[in-house]
Amino acid sequence: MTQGKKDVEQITGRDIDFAKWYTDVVTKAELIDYSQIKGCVVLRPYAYALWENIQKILDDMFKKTGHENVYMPMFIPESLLQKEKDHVEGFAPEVAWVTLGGSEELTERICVRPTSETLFCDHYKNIIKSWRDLPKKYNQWCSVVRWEKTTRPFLRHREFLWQEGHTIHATVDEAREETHRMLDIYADFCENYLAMPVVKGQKTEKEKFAGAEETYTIECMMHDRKALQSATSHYFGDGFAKAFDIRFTDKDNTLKNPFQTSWGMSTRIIGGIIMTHGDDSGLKLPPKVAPVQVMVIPIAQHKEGVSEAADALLEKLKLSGLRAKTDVSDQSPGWKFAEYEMKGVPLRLEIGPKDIQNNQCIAVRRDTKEKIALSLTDIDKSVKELLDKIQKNMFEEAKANLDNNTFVAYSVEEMRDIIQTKGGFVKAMWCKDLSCELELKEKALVSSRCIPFVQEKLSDCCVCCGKPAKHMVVWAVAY
RNA sequence: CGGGGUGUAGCGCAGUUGGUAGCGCGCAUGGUUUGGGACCAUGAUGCCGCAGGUUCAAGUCCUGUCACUCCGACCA
Repeated sequence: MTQGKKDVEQITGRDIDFAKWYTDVVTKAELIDYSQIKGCVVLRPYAYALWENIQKILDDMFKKTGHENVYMPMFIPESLLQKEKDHVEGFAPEVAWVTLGGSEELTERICVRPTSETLFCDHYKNIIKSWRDLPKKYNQWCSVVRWEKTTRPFLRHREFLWQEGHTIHATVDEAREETHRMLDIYADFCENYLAMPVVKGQKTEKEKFAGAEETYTIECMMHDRKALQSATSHYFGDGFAKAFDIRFTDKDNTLKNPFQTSWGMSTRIIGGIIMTHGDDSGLKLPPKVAPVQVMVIPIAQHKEGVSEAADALLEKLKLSGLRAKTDVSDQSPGWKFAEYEMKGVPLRLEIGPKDIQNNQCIAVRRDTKEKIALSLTDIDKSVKELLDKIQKNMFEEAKANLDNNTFVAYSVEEMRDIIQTKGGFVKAMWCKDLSCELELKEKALVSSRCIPFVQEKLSDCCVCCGKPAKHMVVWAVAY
């Protein structure tokens, strides 16, 4: 099949040009279509199904931890946005404004939400009077708009889908606990559902969210060894509450400002899935979120009994709760093999005349391309086992990439060399001064990704200035 | 917002010194095929990104503009 490669070869090799490979996969796997507006894309059924799976799992996790969904308006009056100083300054450069209603000039500009802190605050101010009204643990699924200058599918859109949790609590401890609980949920989700190992930690002052007291993050390593911030969780203290004048009467009959958190994960994570697991054949989706977990391919489907056997197999899989599909189009089997590999379907089952005779089918793993003959008896059970293996293997592979490409540096030069020759995450000690963070950005071309919760004392001195170090920080080139 | 690249059929591209648009894939119809991107026949599809200009004549030359894309700066 040498001449049969034409379409496959339209994907740029992953290690030849990673950026090109990425955009090839994103379009060829039918995830998105570009739209007329820069940075706004059409999420096609396959991408949206993936997002829905992500949504279902996360939403369930949120509900189990006592959160309720709400929906806030997509418009924010300028005066409301401006109430918290750091917050506006952080977002102002990328806010999209509405200035006209029909042909009438508006008396006040209206901002299209880049995030909804201000809306939640304004609402909380109205509904919270007493300690009995607390906590409120709200979440919303919505889209937000940030007028980015450069955009890339999933990684940086001008409009993107996400969820933003916003909670408000009577005490510091409770709010802090919430902040960490949600980070743990994201980490659990990434590792156990998306097969993406994470580094958990705190953002530096420079990298934290505009208006937050503390920002926590999970950082993932992509196949090209760059970092992707996959979700964040923020502790706001009472800063927003004070700016928005949210007060409640506590048990001791005094007026107090409550404490808030927010946390979010976006469709950006889909970019993360692609860049963590994909290979030269295209996408590779983790079984737990793959829109189609098993693709049944009939071989010589016009022959006696083949399509019936394929249908029966499909039904059996569906009945056992698997997301399975079959492709009965008149494309050649080889075309179908390549097509569903491109789309990252975790497992393919081939069933043809020979298999039917032997009461079996041929399973082909997307992760290893390994072919295994499976008995049709108990096929649902063996498929589930295989999917579990694939899920685990994908995590292990990603973990190996993370571990094998995490390095230690004791000087700026060493860090720069590692970044330039190998890429990856570099652990190094830091004195906590912004000037050193900026210098590392300038000289080693990295940004601080996080101060990991799991600290190691690599040395006593800051990698940059040599003064006493306060933390070990993970540095990397980031998306 | 700075630097590079690209805009011609759905996609990928060709189009010479300016002369009125082509190839491959895909698509449609019919037939033969089917265990790694099958084949034959027939057919449809274009405001050459957009706006000006030069010219008897512009896909081609000039000016402007817009979009996409990559690399930086900024951000999820």
